[in-house]
Amino acid sequence: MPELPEVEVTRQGLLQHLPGRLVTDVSWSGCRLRKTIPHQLLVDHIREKRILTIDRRAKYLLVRMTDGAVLLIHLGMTGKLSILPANTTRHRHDHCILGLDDGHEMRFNDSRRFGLIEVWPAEQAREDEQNLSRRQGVEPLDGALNQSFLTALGQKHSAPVKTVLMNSRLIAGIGNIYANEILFAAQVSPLTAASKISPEDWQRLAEATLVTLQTAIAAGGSTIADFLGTNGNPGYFQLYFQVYSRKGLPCFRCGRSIIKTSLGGRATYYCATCQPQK
DNA sequence: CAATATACCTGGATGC
DNA sequence: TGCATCCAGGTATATT
Repeated sequence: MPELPEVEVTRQGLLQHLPGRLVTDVSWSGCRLRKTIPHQLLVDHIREKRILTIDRRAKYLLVRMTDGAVLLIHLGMTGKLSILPANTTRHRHDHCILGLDDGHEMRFNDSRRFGLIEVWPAEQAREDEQNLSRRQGVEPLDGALNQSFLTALGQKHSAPVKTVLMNSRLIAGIGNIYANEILFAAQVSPLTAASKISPEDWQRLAEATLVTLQTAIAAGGSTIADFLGTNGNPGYFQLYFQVYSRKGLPCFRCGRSIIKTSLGGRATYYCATCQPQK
């Protein structure tokens, strides 16, 4: 589900509810996520602590406590966070629940369990955050994803440009949906080797990345199967997909049938006319 | 070091 | 209707 826009929409939703709240209770399912939920650390460092704010790095959410501890959450493929009155019926796949001092709960629901929950105690949070951040690529919305950065990237990588855009160690937050959409917007073939992309095309890719991600955030993200914001509302950027999931349908720009192929094991959609391979 | 394969899971869609 | 198969938004690790 969640790429950068969905995670950012989730963060903005959490910011409406969580800052200032005291966590009065923590509970968890017996299920293992990408890693085992750190029960004892939740009890010791999150319960009876107050929430300061929520930040995002790549597709990770950092719930910062006032004492400096951090609750790290990654939504994986199917993770969802919701804020609900405590008496709302719980659901299958609710794997971690924080009780709050205003009668609400934050619930982490994740059917596929590719999500991640970690707790960084205050005394080591700075180091843990640096370790995480070091493994992540540049933030697309921070202004660092410009033509010169991408052109330099192209000189180092011979993989197809879509694979490079999706490499989270190089660029943070671009998953399969938005990679497809960004490449269409820039009129660049996903199959072209990054090393063969011209500076002009890198410039268009930089612009398309910014516009696509910001537009998606403004639309509340994309709801494919089941993404919902923290308030339970779906996103609607999927209504604007130009190529993703449009195999065989006419290109909105030229009318030619959208092609679906596989690249690096991921579904890849493009228009062969508007995105000629070089 | 870079590219590829694989593993982690459930559930919805599709096909027989 | 039932059952098997395939596919899905992500990431880390092992292997070539």
